[in-house]
This record gives sequence, structure tokens and C-alpha cells, in this order.
Amino acid sequence: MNIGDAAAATGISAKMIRYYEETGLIGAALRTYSGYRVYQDKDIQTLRFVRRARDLGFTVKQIEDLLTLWRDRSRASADVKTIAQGHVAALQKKMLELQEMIGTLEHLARNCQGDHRPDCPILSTLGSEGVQEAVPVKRKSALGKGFEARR
Amino acid sequence: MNIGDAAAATGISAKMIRYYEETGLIGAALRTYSGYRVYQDKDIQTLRFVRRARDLGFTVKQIEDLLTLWRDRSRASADVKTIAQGHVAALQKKMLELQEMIGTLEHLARNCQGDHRPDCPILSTLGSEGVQEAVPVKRKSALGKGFEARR
DNA sequence: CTTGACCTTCCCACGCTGGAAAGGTTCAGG
DNA sequence: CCTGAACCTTTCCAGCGTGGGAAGGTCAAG
Repeated sequence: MNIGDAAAATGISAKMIRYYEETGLIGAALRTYSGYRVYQDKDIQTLRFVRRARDLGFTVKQIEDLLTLWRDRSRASADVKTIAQGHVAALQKKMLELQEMIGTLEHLARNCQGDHRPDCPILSTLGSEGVQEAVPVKRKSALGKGFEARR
Repeated sequence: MNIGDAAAATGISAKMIRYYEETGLIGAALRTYSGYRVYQDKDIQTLRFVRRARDLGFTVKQIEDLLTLWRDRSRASADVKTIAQGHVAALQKKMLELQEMIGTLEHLARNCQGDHRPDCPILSTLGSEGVQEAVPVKRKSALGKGFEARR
């Protein structure tokens, strides 16, 4: 099996298969004399594992860990479960963020006429002064708040 | 106001402000003789607009369009609404994908003992043979990078 | 043998962000 | 007035995961 067949069989593009090999996620494939990569059933299985994990939104790093556990006959299922649950938590957080965004946007859109006139609560909200200000950047001299006290 | 102050005032890092300028999202800032960027109230407002739009998950391209509309006195609110609604639809799609993933993972985790033993339905499912195989040659995005809320 | 499909490597791009290097500017305090 | 800290400047490098393409080698069918 060449890389193209492996790609078709697993749903991962040849490009990505090479990339995964290069970055060490999967081991280097065997080669023919001429340099073609050759894939065997075992490799295909691994690739499928990777694809499914990616479909579930696992990061490459997590997949690496899962692959290690997958191959480890003496693994403890608790280790796997921990990874999975951590991932679920991360996904849920993202989902909440998305929900918030959607909620805000829907609210704004609902209050927007959507006609030929220029008045639009979406734009005016985005451009307004007072909405949570955020001060995440740490500075030594604390007085950056909007007035040029210097220069 | 220098770039550092602008960063503190808007919650966008100096690095990103320069990047936005470089890529043309925002106009080039005024400069002092010595080359320091100088920001005025108007610029700060624009930056805040950008940050809020990013917080709502808009892409840079969309923000560009919104900015143009924002500055256009004669815009039609319908145009804004269209962008917002399109974005909502995209976010909702991502949310559905996330929900599916979470559902699957929770189901798998629920059936995993999570003890010292190696048996684990999570791993065996990922590694199993038969799950929709097909030939999804172009499986684009199983959830790309765009769904992180900023900051 | 030719052709076309396939393979190889290598480099570029995207969006967004951070880090670091090497150097100039500004200003407060000694 | 000088020094040092904090700030600014540009430039380059890295990463995620993916795609695109160029330049070239290989293989199997006609």
C-alpha cells in the first residue's frame, strides 16, 4: 500500500500522513528501494485511530498520549479516562464561550432593524465606550487609562 | 499615547496592534519624529471596536467589513445584520460539532471503568475497524482553530 | 518507449499569537 | 548632566493543522 491508498483508506490526506510522520506522531513508514512509503494493516489501524481521535477534537499532543496508552498492554483505563474527561471539560468550556457569543450576537441582531437605515445596535455596541474594559496587560507605570500624561 | 498605553487601554497587546496595522486592518498610526507610534482617542475607539468584535469571535476579515460599515455614515443596517447573522450560523455549526464530540466522549468515558485494569472502551472504539469508513477525501475542518474566544 | 498517475522532497501560505534579538528614545533620579 | 530602567522600534523565528505547488523520480498500462 502506497501513501495514496493509505490516505483513501483512512481519510487522512497524504500530506497530513507525511506531516504526522515528520512530527513523530506516528512512526516512520517502511520504504521501497525507490523511496516510496509502504503501509501495512497495522499502520492503517494506527492512522484510523489518529483520525478518529482528531474527529473527536483531541489535540495532537493528546493523541500522542492516547496512542502510547493504546499500544501499552498494561495501561490502566483510568489514565485514558483522565485524558478523555479533561478533554471533555475543555470542549465544554469552548462550548460555553460559543454560546455566550451566539447569545450576544443574536440579541444584537434581534434589535437591529436590518433595513436601509444606518442605525444599528450591533455597531454602536461594538463602538461604545463603556463595556467591560479589560486590563490584562501588566505595566510598571500604571496610568495608561486613556489620558496622555506623558510627552 | 504610545502603543503600550494603547494596549493597556484596549486590551489588545502591542504586538497585535502592530500586526493589525501591518496587515491593514487598522490604519497606520501617527508617529513622533523618533518613530514612536502615537494613538489618539479615535484610534483607541477603533481598537476597542476591534477587540470587542474579536471577543465575539469574528474573523479578521469580518471585522474589516464591520469597521468599514462602522465608519460609513450612510451604511444600511441590513448589511451589518447580514454579517452578524452569517457569523451566528457559523458559530452554531461549530457548537453542534462540539456537542457531538462531547456527547461521544462522555458516552465512552461513562463506559470506562477508570481503574487499574487495561480494558477501555475509549481506546477500543478509537482503534476499532468498523466505524463509518467511506472515502471522505476532503474532510475539511472537524472544527478548525477559529473557535477560541480571545483572551 | 511513452504517457499519466503517482510518489518524493522542499518551500510558501494562511490566521493569530508569542518570543527574542539588537538597537534607539525618553525620562526620573542621583 | 549622566545613567539606567522602561519603553519603543524593526526583524526574524516558532507554532497549530492544512493546503498548494514546483521540480523531479517511479511505476504500470498501452
